[in-house]
Amino acid sequence: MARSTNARRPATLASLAAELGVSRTTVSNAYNRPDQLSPELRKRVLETARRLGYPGPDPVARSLRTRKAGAVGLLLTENLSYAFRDPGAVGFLEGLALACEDAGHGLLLIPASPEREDVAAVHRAGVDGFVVYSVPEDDPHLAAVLERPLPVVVSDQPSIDTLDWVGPDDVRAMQAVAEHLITLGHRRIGVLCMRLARGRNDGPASVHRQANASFHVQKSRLTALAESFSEAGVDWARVPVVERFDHTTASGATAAAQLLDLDPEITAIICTSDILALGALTEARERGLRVPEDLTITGFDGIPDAERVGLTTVRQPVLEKGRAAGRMLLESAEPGRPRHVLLETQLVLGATSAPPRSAEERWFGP
Amino acid sequence: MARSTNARRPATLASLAAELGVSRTTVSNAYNRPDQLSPELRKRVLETARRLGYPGPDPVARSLRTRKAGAVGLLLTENLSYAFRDPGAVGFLEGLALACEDAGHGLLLIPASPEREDVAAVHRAGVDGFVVYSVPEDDPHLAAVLERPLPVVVSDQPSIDTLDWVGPDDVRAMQAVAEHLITLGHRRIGVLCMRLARGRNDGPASVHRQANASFHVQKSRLTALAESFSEAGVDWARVPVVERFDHTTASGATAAAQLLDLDPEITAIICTSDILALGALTEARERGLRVPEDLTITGFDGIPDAERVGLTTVRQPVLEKGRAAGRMLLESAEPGRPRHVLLETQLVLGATSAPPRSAEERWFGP
DNA sequence: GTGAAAGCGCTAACAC
DNA sequence: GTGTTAGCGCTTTCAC
Repeated sequence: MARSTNARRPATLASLAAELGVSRTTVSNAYNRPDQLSPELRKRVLETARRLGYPGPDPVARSLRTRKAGAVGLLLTENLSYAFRDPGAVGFLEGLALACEDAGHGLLLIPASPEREDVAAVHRAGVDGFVVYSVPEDDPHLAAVLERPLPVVVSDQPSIDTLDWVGPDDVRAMQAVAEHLITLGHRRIGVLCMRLARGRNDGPASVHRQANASFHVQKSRLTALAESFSEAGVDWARVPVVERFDHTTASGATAAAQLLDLDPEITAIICTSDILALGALTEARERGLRVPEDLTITGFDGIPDAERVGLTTVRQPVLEKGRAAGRMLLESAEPGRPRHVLLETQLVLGATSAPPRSAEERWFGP
Repeated sequence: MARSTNARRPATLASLAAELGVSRTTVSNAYNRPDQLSPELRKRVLETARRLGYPGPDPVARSLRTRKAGAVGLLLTENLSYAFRDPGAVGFLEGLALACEDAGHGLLLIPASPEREDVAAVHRAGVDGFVVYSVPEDDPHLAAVLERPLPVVVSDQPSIDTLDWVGPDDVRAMQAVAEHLITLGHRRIGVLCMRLARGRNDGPASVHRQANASFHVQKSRLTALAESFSEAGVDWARVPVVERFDHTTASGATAAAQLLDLDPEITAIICTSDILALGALTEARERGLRVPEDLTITGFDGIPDAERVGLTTVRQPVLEKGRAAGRMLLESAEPGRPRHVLLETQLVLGATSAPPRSAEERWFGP
């Protein structure tokens, strides 16, 4: 480890006290309780500290004693690039960071990529609690977090009923999308969704796989669709659902291609995220399909790029979600009563959804 | 603070040892030096730990003992929104996070907004060192960081010769831009720059203000321009330089407007960042000025949006910069020999720079 | 392979 | 207003 020019011989609170001929308490008070000693004495303490190069009470020792770290740990089992590039994750991170900042707490990013099975970083984190964002239920890092005797707030996933949780009402939001499309007249649809389980599967997702998804958010959204469309008389088992492991517009595009190849008759593509929808939009354009005339495309999240292109989507308050997670963690709660905060979402009717054209229209023009 | 369901009565290493009838050393070894005890005993220890709900050695106590925190602190005196939204900052953050992850270290974001004068968070941070990114010389948080007996690596700013530093060669890079424009024939230019000092100044920056800038990066870039253009016979004192406090495309646009009002004769606008240049581009379009025919605009940084629109700019490897900063901090250095890592930059000739039109052309068309 | 002793540097009662 | 006393929970020589 590099050493700065300041790497001087460490003075401690005790050595300072000795030098001054006072007790350690007095020195401690000089830093932590200025009202507990005379201004002159305090001044003398601080001056001597400066002279000796004493940097103030050691944070780790203080933490040990006070049982407070002044930091919040963030567990986010994804590649870090994702955390910083995915608009949803960035918004969440920003909100969380703001909540931490308000409370004067630091935000510790725990190194936990999906590849890394090493859970030691979770054990080593000197924090007062954890925020867990969008992690699959069976993640080993999550298990390690739950072993620590610290408060935990989950956002989005997983949904564990003993833990505090904050997120949008995915089911209701997706129902709104379904109703919108059903009202427009769509019955022949296809779905693009994100990763359903930790293992990579780029392709169709069977009903079985959908039902056993370990990513709760995706599962909820799919379930909501399945129920709504079933009620409208659609046989969900025949609705093609294409899954992608990577959450990028590029994979949205290839997924849309796969879907359209699977069933060229579909009149609408419902995507469980805006990123995927943006990719689908690109693919539709590639194929000369006009949106929404020839094909309806919907997203989910309400990221800035989606609003820019007028995507029909569900807007969720990502920044508020992060902030709420931080606040919940930092506020005290009644033990044994896990809180469950449901965030408002909003169906945004954009320019990418319209009634389906009849079969004739689709083959012979309007 | 919220409590999870796991907030059980804390077991400690000592209580576990007592329960098992072994010494604390043995329990400690079970976790930290598996080879120091028999597999059976270790298994027994771990099982009892599980039964008692002992979460493993307390990270803070371990830190105190080992004098290692397993985390790197990041000081970034800006609003957090900036850290997560500015493309340069995001790239840096990502690179830094990757370096930390490689080393199994956490990354602690220190709460230190420009408004907050409270330096306690720096004192409270349980870290093994600090990375300081783009902070003005006179920042109180920086002073607090330097008081801690820990290694420090600075990126971009400030440039303090006793500290490790990593960044691009701003002077050379900006010289390249200047030479490019001079070669094209531009002599009547204007400049858009970012914040030069902690106090807000949205408007023209005098030569004096330029010379006393506390943001080293901006200062270097301006100095490079001043020198290059002076050598080309341009009187720098007459070159309008417009400063903006906020680093957004919106402020780039208003700055460009101000600049063009100040001197409608300029044939080129040099921006010290891509964000500003992107804003300038918008303003030029607003005014019906064609780029590059009527007006040349250049940026700095090489952010994705800039490349997308074909901006003439300087590309710097932001991710590498973050990664290098992290690695430098984590690697050991020879004490007393601060390292200075200069990153390669690249002049990107885009579609926004061309020879100036002659005065006649500008008034009467080609 | 296991244990005893000695702190790491600090804060919080409580007494003076 | 200041000092005394007790740890916070752990790791680490160094004996055995």
